[in-house]
Amino acid sequence: MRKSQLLDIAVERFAKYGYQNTKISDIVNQAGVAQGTFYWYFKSKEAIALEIIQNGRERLLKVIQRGYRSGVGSVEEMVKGSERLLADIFRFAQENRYFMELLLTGNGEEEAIRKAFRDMRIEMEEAFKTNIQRAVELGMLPESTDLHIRAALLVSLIEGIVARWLFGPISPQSDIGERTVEQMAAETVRFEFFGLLGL
Amino acid sequence: MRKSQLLDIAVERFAKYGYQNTKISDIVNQAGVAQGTFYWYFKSKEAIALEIIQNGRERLLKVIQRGYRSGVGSVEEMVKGSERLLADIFRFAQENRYFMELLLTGNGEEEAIRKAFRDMRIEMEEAFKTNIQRAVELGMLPESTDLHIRAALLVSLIEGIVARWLFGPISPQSDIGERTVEQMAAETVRFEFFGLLGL
Amino acid sequence: MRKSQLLDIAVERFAKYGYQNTKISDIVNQAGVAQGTFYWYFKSKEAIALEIIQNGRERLLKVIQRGYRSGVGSVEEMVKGSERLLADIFRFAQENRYFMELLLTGNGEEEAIRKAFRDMRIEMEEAFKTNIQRAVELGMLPESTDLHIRAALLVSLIEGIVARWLFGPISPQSDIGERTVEQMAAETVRFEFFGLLGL
Amino acid sequence: MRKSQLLDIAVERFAKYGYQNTKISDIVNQAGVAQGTFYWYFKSKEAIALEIIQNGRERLLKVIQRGYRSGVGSVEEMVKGSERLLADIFRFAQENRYFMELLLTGNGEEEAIRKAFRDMRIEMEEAFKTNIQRAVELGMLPESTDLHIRAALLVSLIEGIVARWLFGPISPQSDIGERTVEQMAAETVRFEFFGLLGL
DNA sequence: TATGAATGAGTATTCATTCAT
DNA sequence: CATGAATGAATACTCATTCAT
Repeated sequence: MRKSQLLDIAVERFAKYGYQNTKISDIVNQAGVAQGTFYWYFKSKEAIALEIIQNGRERLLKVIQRGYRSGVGSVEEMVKGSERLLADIFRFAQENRYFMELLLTGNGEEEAIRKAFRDMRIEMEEAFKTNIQRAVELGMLPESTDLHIRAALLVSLIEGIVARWLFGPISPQSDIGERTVEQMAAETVRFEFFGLLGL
Repeated sequence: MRKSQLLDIAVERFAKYGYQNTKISDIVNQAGVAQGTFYWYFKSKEAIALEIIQNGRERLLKVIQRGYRSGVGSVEEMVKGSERLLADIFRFAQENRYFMELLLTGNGEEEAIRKAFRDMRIEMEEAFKTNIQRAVELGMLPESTDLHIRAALLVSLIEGIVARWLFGPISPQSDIGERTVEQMAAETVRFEFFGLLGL
Repeated sequence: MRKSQLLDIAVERFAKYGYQNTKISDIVNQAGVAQGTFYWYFKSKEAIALEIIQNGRERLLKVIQRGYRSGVGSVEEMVKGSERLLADIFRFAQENRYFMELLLTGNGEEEAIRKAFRDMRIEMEEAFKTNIQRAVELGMLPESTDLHIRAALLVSLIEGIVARWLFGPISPQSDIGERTVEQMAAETVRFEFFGLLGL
Repeated sequence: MRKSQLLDIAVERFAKYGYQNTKISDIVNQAGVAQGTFYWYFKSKEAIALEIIQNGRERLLKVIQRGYRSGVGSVEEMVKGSERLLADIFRFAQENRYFMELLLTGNGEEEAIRKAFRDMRIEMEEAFKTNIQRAVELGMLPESTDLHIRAALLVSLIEGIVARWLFGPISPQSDIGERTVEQMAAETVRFEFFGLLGL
């Protein structure tokens, strides 16, 4: 479909070159349509960006909200559940790399767009907070005075490692980029639960 | 000094409004000088951005490279050293918030600037890798097959939590932003060494 | 047509005021279109100048290359043929006075434009050289050791007299500017073949 | 002397790159002095250009006004005298090549400068006219109804051939540029008196 | 739906000139 | 005489958006 074609081209260029460096003319040239056509599908340049964010947000939140998908149980089960969740996230990131690149590394843009991304990241953090809280209630995680900071640390870890895995920056000798989804999920979950000492 | 005044105004505006949304005229108006004066001190808009990055990079790397500042010892000592280092970093971030905002959240810019930031983040990761390696050699951290991923996870954690502490996004109920440098360092180091289970 | 309208305005202003003293805004104002419209038709200010040169060059060379248009014959016939050629050139100059003014008196411009004019003048000289050579082969002109210098002298004469005829500088008492095409051709051809003594 | 150093640098750059493309900063950098110093010696950029023209004009007119330097006599003597004059002019051009380049090829500049050059060329033409007239009165040249056009043709010839000799444009195979002053004078005078047929 | 010519506000950069020292 | 920091008017070019067809 013409519209989704334009959306696809736009995400890719926004991610690769930035929002401001992407001209409407670039998008329509690549799509092989006229300038005017763009404005039949989208009200403005900002509108297409917001639509991209909205699309991605719904799909990513659905993944996160599936949560640990496991009932009461041992720490081991908790870890397994968490690993499954992380794998889902890494997989989503891999299949939506341009959207994720935008979400994780692009921010110097128009206020409306900044705000959309900010809101989306808050929702992500909330979703993780809910997951952690449920795990605490089920006795799978120790109580803590501060749920917020736990969630913030967790989301920091995940966002950062996903970004490095897919887009760098990565030191030249590193081979992080070549890991599979499962490997990344395993390594991340170890750090998540046991920290540096547990590695 | 005229030049550092222009630099200060530029970092702040670049961080607050983005590089592209900052006009040279904004900078010189705020400084109360003529347009031409800007070009007496800087070759171009890009040049001032690169100078800002270069300045910040040297100062931040100096902080990281001071490392854990502790000899052989127990895990407890290791944690103390790490806490000191993290506190130094949080303090630097607090005192250079506009530069940190640029480094951690600004990316939709010109290629040369993107590259300067990318290089800087690689150097940061390398510096952390060196710190971890030294700790392993001193027997303060368990060996690990993968230094790179440990460093990547660690840097992810630190960058993310610093960004959330200073610039959000943060869920409305969260009070992360009101924590002191020492509190942040303590909470982060716990997660760093013991993960979620250790909290 | 919009494009040729812009070209016409541009040659005239370039000739009258110089390339650098002609602002894009002058051109578009005179044409009654917006600034952006200029850039729909031309990549840049330099591009329109080069297009002007290219157009004129093709047309002027066509005139010169028609040559003396006469077979073997007496000196008289040679003179007649030459007079016809000169008349064609004077006529072309009259009908394209702004282009000729640019070609003959404009030079303080951008390197690319200087080069385009230089190339064009070389081609003109070559075309005249071909004409002379053909006349020598037909026995209408005496052999000479140096074709190049003959052509150079001839082109000098023609360029200079055309420039003076159309654009001055001309001493106040002179009435050269009022001569017809045919008169100019006749006087020039006399000098061309017989020099001062033949006048 | 500082002033004449600045004048020398300026003529050269005006000739090589054009008036508009020569920045005051270029001139002072090459001279190794500060921007402000320029304005101690010259009121403005235009002023230095006018001074350059004034200097050259006086010296060149002196050469032309020396005239044919010969009394009544044969055609042969007339030719000799003319050859001497031409040689003086070619020599002057060789020794003042940047000034001559300006005079002969640079024109797309400010109105005041255009006018100064125009006036100078009119004066040159007048000087030649005087020379021709004297020769006619002495019976060395045939009478002619039109002195103006003779002078115009003569000056065209000289200006054009000097320009080609020193600055091109010249077809690649041509070796005009390697001629000596005397050779150029001889070839030019032949054409001057006898035209193409006399060569 | 689709086109593409036309718009015009917006901006980085240049450079002759000034002037306090 | 000499400096060089400061000025600010001037200008080519960009690009999101519109609209008649």
